[in-house]
Amino acid sequence: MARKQSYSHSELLDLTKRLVLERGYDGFNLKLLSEHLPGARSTIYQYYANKDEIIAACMKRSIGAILEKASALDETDSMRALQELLDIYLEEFQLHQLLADAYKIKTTASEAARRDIEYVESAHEFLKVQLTRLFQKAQQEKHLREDIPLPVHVGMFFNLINTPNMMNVPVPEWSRMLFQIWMGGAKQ
Amino acid sequence: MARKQSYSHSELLDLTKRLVLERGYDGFNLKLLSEHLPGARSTIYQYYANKDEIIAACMKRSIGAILEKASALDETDSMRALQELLDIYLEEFQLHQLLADAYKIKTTASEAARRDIEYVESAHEFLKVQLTRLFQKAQQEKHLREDIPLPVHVGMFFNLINTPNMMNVPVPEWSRMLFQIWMGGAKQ
Amino acid sequence: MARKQSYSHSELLDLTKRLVLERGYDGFNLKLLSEHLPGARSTIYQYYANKDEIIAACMKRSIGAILEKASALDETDSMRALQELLDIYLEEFQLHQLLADAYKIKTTASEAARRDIEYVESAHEFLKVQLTRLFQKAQQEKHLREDIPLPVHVGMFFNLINTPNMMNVPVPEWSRMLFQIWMGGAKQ
Amino acid sequence: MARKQSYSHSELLDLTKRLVLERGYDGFNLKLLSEHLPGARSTIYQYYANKDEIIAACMKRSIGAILEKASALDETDSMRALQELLDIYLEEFQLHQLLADAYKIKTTASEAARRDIEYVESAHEFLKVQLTRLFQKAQQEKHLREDIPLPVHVGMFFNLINTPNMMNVPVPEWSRMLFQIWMGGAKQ
DNA sequence: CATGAATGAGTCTTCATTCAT
DNA sequence: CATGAATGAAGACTCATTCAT
Repeated sequence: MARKQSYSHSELLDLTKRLVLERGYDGFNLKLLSEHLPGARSTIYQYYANKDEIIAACMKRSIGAILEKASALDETDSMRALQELLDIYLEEFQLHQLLADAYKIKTTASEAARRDIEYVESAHEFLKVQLTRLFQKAQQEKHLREDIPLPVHVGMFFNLINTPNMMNVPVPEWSRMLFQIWMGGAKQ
Repeated sequence: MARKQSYSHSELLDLTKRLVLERGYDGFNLKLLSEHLPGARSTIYQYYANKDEIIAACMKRSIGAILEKASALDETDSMRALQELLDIYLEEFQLHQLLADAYKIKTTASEAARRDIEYVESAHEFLKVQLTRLFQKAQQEKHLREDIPLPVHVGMFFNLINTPNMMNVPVPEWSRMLFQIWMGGAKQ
Repeated sequence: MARKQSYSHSELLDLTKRLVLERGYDGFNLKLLSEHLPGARSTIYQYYANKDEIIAACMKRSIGAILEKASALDETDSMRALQELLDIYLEEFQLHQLLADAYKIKTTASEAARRDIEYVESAHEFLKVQLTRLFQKAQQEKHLREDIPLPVHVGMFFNLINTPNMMNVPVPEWSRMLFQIWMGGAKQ
Repeated sequence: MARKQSYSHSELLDLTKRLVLERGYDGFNLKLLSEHLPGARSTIYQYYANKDEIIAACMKRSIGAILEKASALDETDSMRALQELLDIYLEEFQLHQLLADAYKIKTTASEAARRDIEYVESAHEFLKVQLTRLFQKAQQEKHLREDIPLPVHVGMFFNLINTPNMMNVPVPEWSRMLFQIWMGGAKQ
């Protein structure tokens, strides 16, 4: 008796991600969303209770994808693991930008949004812990300069993903290039 | 002969900068602004004709401060100049974030905003040109790896300013630290 | 499947016409409009995107009604046609007053308003051409004084509709009376 | 000790008249007025207590000028007097348009505005009475068709001043032309 | 008196969300 | 479930008018 849904949750979230990246949290609105989807604006409320839940779900899904790959990482060889981690991060380099507006999400009104944002934060935490663990290992194995505090190493590494890829180098190569300069330095 | 102004343009722009950094272009609004200022919301319109003019003026002032310092730079020693440039950028490291929303400013309605944004863009251009000039010089003088394209060097250097300073190292020391790692690499 | 509209577009435009005639373009506002309508002010935006579109649509509808009648006119007998045209104009004698503020409509912001006003202008043009055509014919057939330039005849005829009908003579009789005086003169 | 006024009441009212004719009651505002005058906007309040008083004074002065001329009219020859009255009205043909917004003036708040508008109304009344008197005389002297009610004659005559002078015929000639057609009719 | 500053009331418009069919 | 209609809260902006120097 129930009509078939004309689009899936996943399609809705894909679209949301694209639009939030294009317009930011405030620029994204349900009218815009519905214009890119079949059906009426109000139909969206059949999928999510409000705007914040949509964006929260979108963020959760995005960081979830990374978390999954990062969890599966073989950490035996610390330097190799770091290089692979950079691959993973660069593959979804927009994540940083997407999550930038997470603080705007009003979690008070919506339980689901609150849960999703909590997940996002714990995923963030996991990644940070993993990164720290790898760096500690790398430093113990004397791969890294010891005169630099570990958090600085971590921050600098993590910040690599924001380097503008103005020449559109393909991701795998780009990843290797960044890693190399980061390790070996820019000097001749 | 007339009443004393209850706050200066400069105070208004300082506050604007803080709030735009906190909330972004869309999150920033005149109600918010007026709540942090003495007097009524409409009074703000005595200072600037509309929201876009306020933000544009704020951006102009911020990049203007940097431009002034960067223009005065002694470029004889390219590497030393780069280090000093990094000092300058880090001193106003939020600039990048502040200008991120420049594209949202509606310049069609407001002549003043248009002029300010034009200034911002030309300043941007100046800094880019200066940076490229210094890098070319540095590369000619064999200070930089030649297997890496110049734009990548530039992007990477520029991206240094976004490195999170989680330990709150004082700016001059922080600048030296970043520069060192960038040049020499993270490896032992 | 959805809620029933609480008033029709036509009702909205009728009311708009009345209020614009009473108050003029500037005196007319959406608060006023909504106070004469059931429901909230913002509901009006479901019908038209902004104030200018409402007034433009109202003008279009009004002149459209006249245009339709005028187009159907049998122009064989020029003097009879002029008398009938006067009937038509007098039937909607407020039109002139309604359109007086057409130039205030901001067409830059709204495509729909622009289109409507364009229609109004072309209708205006049609009526002017028709009137001129009839007058040329009438003059050739020696019905009109030849010492008076045609545009003066036209202007004078057209201005008849503004004659205040202080005694509230019914329109058909009023039309005949004006036509008679216009043709034969006021003198004994 | 008092500074000299930098403009006279008369200059202010001249300007007001021009601007009200250009923009209408609502389009006219004190910012606009002050931009065409030396000195600050608030200085205008030294001359008149509020916007409505300015416009009311402007209207009073305009109709006063006509009233003066009309009062001095020699009414011995009724038809000649009517022709001269038309001269007078056409000389200030904008008056009608200027007074069109008289109903918008808020007289409740301002005693001066109330008095001025009262004057305007009594002047209006005087002109109507004078016109009626002249028409009665003309009809008794058999100059006018008797099958037409007097108010219709009056209304029609008065409405002559609104005839658009598209060819910009000089006023005296224009007046004679209108009077002639009105009297003798448009027909050959 | 003249003035620049301040203000509050008022209007337009957008948008997330709810409602009734 | 789907939907078009309705709505209220919020924010931008204008302008007549008052205030303080």
